[in-house]
Amino acid sequence: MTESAPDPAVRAKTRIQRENEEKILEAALEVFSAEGFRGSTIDRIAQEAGMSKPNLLYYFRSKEEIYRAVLDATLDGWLDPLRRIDPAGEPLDEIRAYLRRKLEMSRENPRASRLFANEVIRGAPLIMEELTGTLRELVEEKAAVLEGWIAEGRMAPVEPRHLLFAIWATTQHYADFQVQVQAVLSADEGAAIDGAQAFLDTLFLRALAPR
Amino acid sequence: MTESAPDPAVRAKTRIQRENEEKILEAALEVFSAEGFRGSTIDRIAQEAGMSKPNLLYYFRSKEEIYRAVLDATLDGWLDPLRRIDPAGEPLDEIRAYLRRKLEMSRENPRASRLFANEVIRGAPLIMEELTGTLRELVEEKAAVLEGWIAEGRMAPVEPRHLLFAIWATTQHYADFQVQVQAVLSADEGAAIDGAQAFLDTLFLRALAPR
DNA sequence: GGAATTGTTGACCATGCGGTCAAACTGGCG
DNA sequence: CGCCAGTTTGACCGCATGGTCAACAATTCC
Repeated sequence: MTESAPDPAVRAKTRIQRENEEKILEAALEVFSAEGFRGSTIDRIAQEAGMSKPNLLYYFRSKEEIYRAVLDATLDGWLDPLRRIDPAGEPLDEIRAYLRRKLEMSRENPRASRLFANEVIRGAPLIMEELTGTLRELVEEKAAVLEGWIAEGRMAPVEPRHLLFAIWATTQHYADFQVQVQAVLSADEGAAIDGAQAFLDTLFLRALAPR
Repeated sequence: MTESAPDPAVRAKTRIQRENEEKILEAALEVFSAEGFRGSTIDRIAQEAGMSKPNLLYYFRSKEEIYRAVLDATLDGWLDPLRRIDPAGEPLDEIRAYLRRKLEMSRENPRASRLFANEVIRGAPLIMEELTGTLRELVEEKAAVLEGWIAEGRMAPVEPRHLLFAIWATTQHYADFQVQVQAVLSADEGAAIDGAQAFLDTLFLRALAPR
């Protein structure tokens, strides 16, 4: 009650709070990305985080609250590569760089990719707002940039939204369908993504180069 | 016991058996594709199939048996478009036709695509054998065909396995990530796939045309 | 019709799971 | 130390879920 300075409803987080919340989010990403929301259990996440179930529920009030937290914590990072497409850059260089960033995400954080894949396949019950809001607006913004480049004759004329879909699909494929890729090639994930980078550069840059 | 002709352990299926098994597989595809294995319940599938849970379990002995059955029933159809790539055909025509067939599958049977996506994201616990067996061999066979075409200078030199990944990823994207596609465009699925067809034709055919 | 086979289901069981709670323990600070 | 907010957990509750079973209903075949 007797808070001196700021918002009395929000107390500063203790060291233990910060540490445990981080442990929980890490564990939740591991479990939710592999099992999906309904397939995951609080017990499993607690075990992964090295604490008891009631203790985990001391930090997050419900399974859905954990899920939302880990989705939110991951969403920004997912959108970032797209945000960084620079209207002032050289079109094909920007697209190549975007491919790199997305592939790098598939290599470094495949769990984040699978987390979203799971959520979206289910019909995106919890992130529909972000899809029709933030994502849609960002896509429109970048689509306009691409259309500008096309109008200037600096890249081949294609529907920019479908181009973005194709980039998402091809890059995230190496995270979401990792076991399939590895079953077909017999390479580890790193090697597969190296091959992917060479291939996708060729595919997109040849197709998008102005005539 | 007293079977006259063939395998005494396998009796011919009755009309009711055939009808009900079909109803169950249809319902199971609906539910498993939307919820994944762990997220689905037998009760839900039984309800969708219009019968009681014990009745459903009279035809399939466990949840996993239903799941395997629906996976098997869908797998062949999933592989078929790839099988139909004709070594005697014109390379770019064959690839265009393959794209068409895969996109058509995303339009006509998105549930099958999502069923596999769910399974593979989870690490393909039940179809790993098919991935490293049937699929891998089929990919090797078709990769050899593509490499032959490349050696003959009839299409651009690219790693054929990654080309197949890219085709799978881009076409199945419209089924697996349907809600995202619809959130970003504001078109219905049919219209989105029409746009996809035009775009993917351009993307792959421009990239793969021999210089 | 009637027997045998096939099909159907309400009731039930055991387990798993999300979530609660009271009681105990701990860390930081005067 | 001694206090107290903050932290931890064993035990528990209620409900959902996979699966069983015995009894009942419908078909099939003579």
